[in-house]
Formats: sequence, C-alpha cells, structure tokens
Amino acid sequence: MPRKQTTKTPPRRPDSDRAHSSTVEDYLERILELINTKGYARVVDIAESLQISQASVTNMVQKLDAEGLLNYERYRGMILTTAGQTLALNITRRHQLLTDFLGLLGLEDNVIYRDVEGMEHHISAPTVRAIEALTEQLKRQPALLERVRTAAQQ
Amino acid sequence: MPRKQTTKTPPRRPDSDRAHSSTVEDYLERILELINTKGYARVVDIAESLQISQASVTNMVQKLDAEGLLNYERYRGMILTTAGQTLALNITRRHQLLTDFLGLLGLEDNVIYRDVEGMEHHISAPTVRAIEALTEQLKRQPALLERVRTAAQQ
DNA sequence: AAAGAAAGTTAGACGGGGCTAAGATTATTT
DNA sequence: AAATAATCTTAGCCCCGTCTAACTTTCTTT
Ligand SMILES: [Mn+2]
Ligand SMILES: [Mn+2]
Ligand SMILES: [Mn+2]
Ligand SMILES: [Mn+2]
Repeated sequence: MPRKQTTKTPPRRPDSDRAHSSTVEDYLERILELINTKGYARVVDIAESLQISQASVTNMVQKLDAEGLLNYERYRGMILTTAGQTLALNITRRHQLLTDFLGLLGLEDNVIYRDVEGMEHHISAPTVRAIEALTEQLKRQPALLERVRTAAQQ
Repeated sequence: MPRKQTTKTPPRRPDSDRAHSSTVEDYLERILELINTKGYARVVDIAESLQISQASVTNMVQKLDAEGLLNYERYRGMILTTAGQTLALNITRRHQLLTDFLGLLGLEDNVIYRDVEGMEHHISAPTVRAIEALTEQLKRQPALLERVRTAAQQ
C-alpha cells in the first residue's frame, strides 16, 4: 500500500450546521399539532405521542424553553414563541409536502409515514420548492402516475 | 386546562429499528468509494473524506469490525465483508438515485449533495422503487421538467 | 541503520438525547 | 378536607459519535 495521495471528496455538512436537530424539529412539530388539535400541549401527551418517557419530554421542553422556541411554566404548560411557531410550521409544511408527493407515487401509508418522518429533516428550501413544483405538475399527469405506480409495484 | 383525554397519533419508528445508523451508512458508503477509486481505504483518508478526526475513524472502524461489516487489521488496513459490501452498495444506490432525481428537477449540485446526504438514510425499499420508476418516466418528459424547473426557480 | 514524518491508536472527556426510580406538585374523588 | 390518582420534575445513569492530547507503529529520508 503506497502512502498518501490525498483524495478530494465533497465535504460533509455536519448535523450542527443545521439550526436545529431532527429531534427538536420532531418535538416542535408534535407540539404544534397537539396545540392545534386539542388546544394545548401537555408533557404527558407529547410523551405518549412521540413514544418517549415523560422525563425525557420534560428535559427537552426545558431545553426548548432555554433556546427560546417556547415558553414553559413548570407544572403548568407551554406556548410556542414566534421562533418556535415558525420552525414548527416549517417542518409541518415539509412533512405535508413529502406525504403528498409520496402519496402520488402510490406508496402505502405506513411506508410514507416512516420515510417522511426521516426525510422531512433533510430537504432544504430549494428542494422544497422543486418538489412542490413537481407535485403540482404530477397531479396533472394521471397517466404518467399510473405508469409509475405500476412499475414500482413489483 | 382539563386533564387527560388521550390522543392517538401515529407511532414513531425509533432510529434503533433501522439495522444501522446513518453514521454507519455514511462510513460504509465512503469506504466503498475509497476502495473503488484508490483500491484501499485508509483511516487517514476516511477521516479526511468525512471531515472527522482520525481518532474517531479508528473508533468507528473497530466498531464496524466488531459488527462484522468489515475486517480490520490494526495498523494495516480493512476490507468490507459481504454484509458490509451489501450495505455499502445499498446506500450508494440510494445516494445515486436521489442525486439523479433531484438533478432532473434542476437543483444546484451543492444543494443536491447536502440534501441527498441526509435523505438517503430514510428512503425504504418501496420508496426507492417508486422514485426509480418516477425518474424513469420523468426523463421522457422534458417539457414537464422544464415547467418544474421554471416554477421552482423563484 | 537512524532519524524524522506520517499514520494509527488509546485514554479521557463531552454533548445530545434517551431511560428508570423516586419525589414533588396538581387534580380528582370520596 | 383528606385521600388518591395523575402529572410533572429531578437525579443519576447510559449509549452514540465526536473531540484533543499523548503515545505507538509504520514508512520514508538521509
Ligand atoms: Mn421527523
Ligand atoms: Mn413529521
Ligand atoms: Mn449520508
Ligand atoms: Mn451518500
């Protein structure tokens, strides 16, 4: 084995370059959803919904409070700050877009849910726009979609 | 705030349900790439390529060895096991597919690279097939793609 | 064959995000 | 108003993947 001979491969973008972790995005998304459906987000509900212990939720909620994404009052409740709402709406939008998009391709709901829950954290603004535009166009091409669904079947 | 009133939200799939972490997939992908381009994967090259310290690479390589994804000989070198190769090829395929797909939509290379590097870990087999089929069809629809690119531009 | 340089390893630490057990607080029953 | 149940918090722990500093091994020069 010869030594050295440096390779150049495209640089990675460490997770830390993103403003917030996937975990934080998932919490905010769920908190917004709870607030929208039942009017408030309780620790116990978030825990149940994310399948995580209450203790872990309390931890994270305190952290989100410290980061200014929500205002939390011990034992009482929480509300999203403007920053938190913005992020929550943003991730929700990406979630919805990907769900719609994969739905057009004829995938099963549980597959869609699983994949979207991961992918949603990794599509940047330009990609969101591109997929939005694509989805728009695809809706007008039922024949093409039918071919895709059939081909993807087996 | 009233108490209780249990909500039902779709369950999450914890990272641990996946056979291997995103990190492991990234290492394997890069190791395979290095082996293909220069014939061998050295700790120093992996480190440089992933922008990670050599110490961290040594750690992970030992772990991958322990998990049977590669055979590593201290100070000497490593080769992928069959299991490791399978995984490496699999993630490479997903990387390539997503790169092609997003390329069709007219996104910039650096955006594509960044998003793909994250998304590739979250598309299951059925989704791979669906996007493959879609990509196939889209290649035959230059007019549609032109509309997508234009719409996504602003 | 040294000596210096490069590559690799180990040790110890850290932050993120999860858990359980135990205790504190708040809500609901009786 | 107690007593009980539900909810929430704290403390202490763990695993993952990363880092730096120091040390070892291997390679390249001279
Ligand atoms: Mn998610
Ligand atoms: Mn989501
Ligand atoms: Mn990746
Ligand atoms: Mn990749």
